[in-house]
Amino acid sequence: MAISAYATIQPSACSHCAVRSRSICGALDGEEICALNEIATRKTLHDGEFFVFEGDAAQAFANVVSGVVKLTQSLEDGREQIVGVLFPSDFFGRAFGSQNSVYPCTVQATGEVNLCIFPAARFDQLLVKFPNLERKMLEQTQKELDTARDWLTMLGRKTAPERVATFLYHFATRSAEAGCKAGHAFEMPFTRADIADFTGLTYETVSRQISILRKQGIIVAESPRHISFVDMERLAERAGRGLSAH
Amino acid sequence: MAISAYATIQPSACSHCAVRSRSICGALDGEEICALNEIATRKTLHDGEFFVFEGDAAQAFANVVSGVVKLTQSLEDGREQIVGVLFPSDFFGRAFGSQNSVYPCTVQATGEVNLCIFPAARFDQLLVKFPNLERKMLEQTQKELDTARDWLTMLGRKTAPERVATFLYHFATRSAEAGCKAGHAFEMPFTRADIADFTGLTYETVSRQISILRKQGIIVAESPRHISFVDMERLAERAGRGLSAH
DNA sequence: CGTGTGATTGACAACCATCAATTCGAGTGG
DNA sequence: CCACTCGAATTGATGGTTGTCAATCACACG
Repeated sequence: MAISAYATIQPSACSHCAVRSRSICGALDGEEICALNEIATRKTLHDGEFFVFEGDAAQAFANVVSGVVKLTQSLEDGREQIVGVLFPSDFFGRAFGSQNSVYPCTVQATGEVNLCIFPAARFDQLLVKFPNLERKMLEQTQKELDTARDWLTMLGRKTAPERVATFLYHFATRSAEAGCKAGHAFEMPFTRADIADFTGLTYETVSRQISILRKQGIIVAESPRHISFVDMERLAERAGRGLSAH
Repeated sequence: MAISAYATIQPSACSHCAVRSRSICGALDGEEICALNEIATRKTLHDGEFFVFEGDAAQAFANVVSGVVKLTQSLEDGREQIVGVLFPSDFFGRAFGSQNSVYPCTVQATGEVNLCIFPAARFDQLLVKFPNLERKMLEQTQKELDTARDWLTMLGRKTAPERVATFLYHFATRSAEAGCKAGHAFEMPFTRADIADFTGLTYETVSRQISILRKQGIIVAESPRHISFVDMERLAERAGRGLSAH
């Protein structure tokens, strides 16, 4: 079959990549994926490790292969906000003109993370060469924009209980989608402080709200980082309008 | 000259369009712009008029020619959040597969607005035909995403005084950029309630904060809707980290 | 001149942040 | 195996910022 033939010519990681079908690489066929594979390098990040900082020159483009990555912004006095979360198959980076642009946010691993990295300039060339790749990138960027806008509504208009429920619901949905785990029991890569930075609350408030959900039997927390979602419907109810699962 | 020649063949609005150079149409040359012009229709919206509602099928794509458009989301109980503001030359709509997708937000005119509308299906065809158009669209979408993320930080982590200062600073910057007016005196298309929906506050709080800025001599308000920015530097200071001007 | 909408200002209350004290859990070394 | 340590999480007490309710003002329009 075609794929294994290409794999012989170019014994690439791409052909057996776990996220191949869902990531932007899914837009490419065997021949094209080889071109992409040529410029790709892998990198592992450990928990809390930074990949780029806010204001850095945008020189790379990367796909998340495994793990969870957070995008954050900070104010001068140290206040911090999570402005994006990347699951396996999500990418980040700026297409075109990235030479003179900078990253608008800090990129940090939450737990162990595997990245597939492409140099920006060479990736741009491939975008021009493979229209499908560019199209897929546009689609993903639009989805991320939709997600960001749902978060705006959460931060601007939802109460603390609603925000925490929204976060948990969104996280459970995204994790399941990204194939992290089936069913309703999850290993959370996020600390209470992370959830606070996501929801615009303090970690004390997050902790209190999670305790309430536990007492109401909506979730069960074996340990702070292991949560079972017992009643997704009641959770969704408490979340009000959910975040569009992207 | 070339342009007038095309104008003769196709006496299009595009060639003398006020936003041509800054909008995504700027990516197209004379011949291409004719193809775009063929599928374009104009539409005027009056203050408060809706163009599409959250959940509508995404059947159109539009460029803002003049005026200001707000994108909003609502919760079931009526709470509302502005998740985007479009100035002249900005567009909205979903590329590719828009047949089966829906608008994630309501689109509403703030003051008199002129739109240039393209049917989604035919616009998609042009996107495929003209790579420059698609590229420009990707760039704009990325910029909007950056802006949305800056707003997330504002909503999640800034205080009421900072939020109002951030809004005013952002609005002054964007208006100047979009060629709405030079200098530091602006006609606001937004009511206090709009600013509240933008900043995640109540209109009373917005009103109080604007009064404070006035008493401090940072702005002068001839009337509620006419604001002169006296001291942009002190305004920026009060805003903390600004919104990335997109 | 009355009416209606938007803006301003005040009084009060609620929600969430802050400060502080334990508790829990994982990892380390005796 | 147990004691110790350190960071994360939980829970409590209190205060401040901002929301809520309400009265008044300003201005446009019929």
